[in-house]
Amino acid sequence: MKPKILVILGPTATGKSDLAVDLALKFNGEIISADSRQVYKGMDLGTGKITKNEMLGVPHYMLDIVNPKTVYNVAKYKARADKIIADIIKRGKLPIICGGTGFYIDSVVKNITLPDVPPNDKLREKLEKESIEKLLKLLNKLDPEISKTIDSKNKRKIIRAIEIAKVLGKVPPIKTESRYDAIQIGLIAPDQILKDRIFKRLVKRIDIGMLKEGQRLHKQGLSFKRMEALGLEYRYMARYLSGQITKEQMITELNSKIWQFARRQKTWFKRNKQIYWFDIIKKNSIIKVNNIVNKFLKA
RNA sequence: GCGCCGGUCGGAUAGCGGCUAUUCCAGGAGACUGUAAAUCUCCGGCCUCACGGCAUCGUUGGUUCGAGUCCAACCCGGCGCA
Repeated sequence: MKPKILVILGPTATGKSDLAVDLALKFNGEIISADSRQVYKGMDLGTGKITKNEMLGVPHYMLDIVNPKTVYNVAKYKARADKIIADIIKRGKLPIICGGTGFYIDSVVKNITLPDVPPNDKLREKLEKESIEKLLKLLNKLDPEISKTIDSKNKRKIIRAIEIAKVLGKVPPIKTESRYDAIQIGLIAPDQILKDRIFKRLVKRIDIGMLKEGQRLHKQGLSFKRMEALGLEYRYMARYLSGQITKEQMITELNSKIWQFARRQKTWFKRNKQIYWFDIIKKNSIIKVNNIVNKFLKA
């Protein structure tokens, strides 16, 4: 019998964090964040990180675990999350994974076995300078199989494949043998509502000092280049703070980028047919969620 | 009123008279094996899809074998002079 875990997921701005706390209180749970940006210390307002007060005493994990200068990744996430989950289960509590980073969630929930090859920054830097054609040829020599199926336009993925093949001889097929019995709850809202929530939230974030946070991070040594790579609010704050764009531009462009991001999240989650979806504007959704979780835990 | 400049897909933009009118952004669909808020792909006038066909570059007319590209008039916008 696999241990039971609860997963709260969905696109940004649907209120996942609050629901997770709510369910944690009801079902004696502890929360593991699944957000690729909230792992970074000091990135709070821009990521919409839950505050101490909002946690209502429920333990949260995978928040603030690394300096934003350090690049975190799925493999690190999965390894650490698995340990935390094991510990929570051992203590007889319910692990609740909550977040919007589909890849991170799946790595844990589906137990994706990632090839044991850590990033090789020097190699990446070297390969980055080569043309796609050259890289494809190189990959084809190393692993003809994968070179047929790989996204031949995506340099980053080709480089990673080369990186793996250089060490393992080839890119191993993916293994997904789930070790948990997971119930996945998805929060969603109609597009127009979601867009509206995203915009209002952005305005509010700026209101409560998001730009100061960006400034502070930069002062503490976080380069604009790194901020650019962190995406969304940090990317656009970097552009604004370095004088490339106006504040107005930042707001309108960032707003549509966040919406595009939400759409990509929806696309990712759409393939997962095991998710129980709940529309956050429907009044009875919360009750339904409670019922379904209750039933799941008793079964 | 005169002069100059300009009117090309939602916005911005390219287009020595000659094959399928360009690129960027916004918009839509999708991919995702250690950067995943990243990275990448496709779509975008109409004919219900494909094949194929028909359009289209402010308007009208003209020159030309052929016009977004040249000419004329008109309409609209900007600037300058009055």
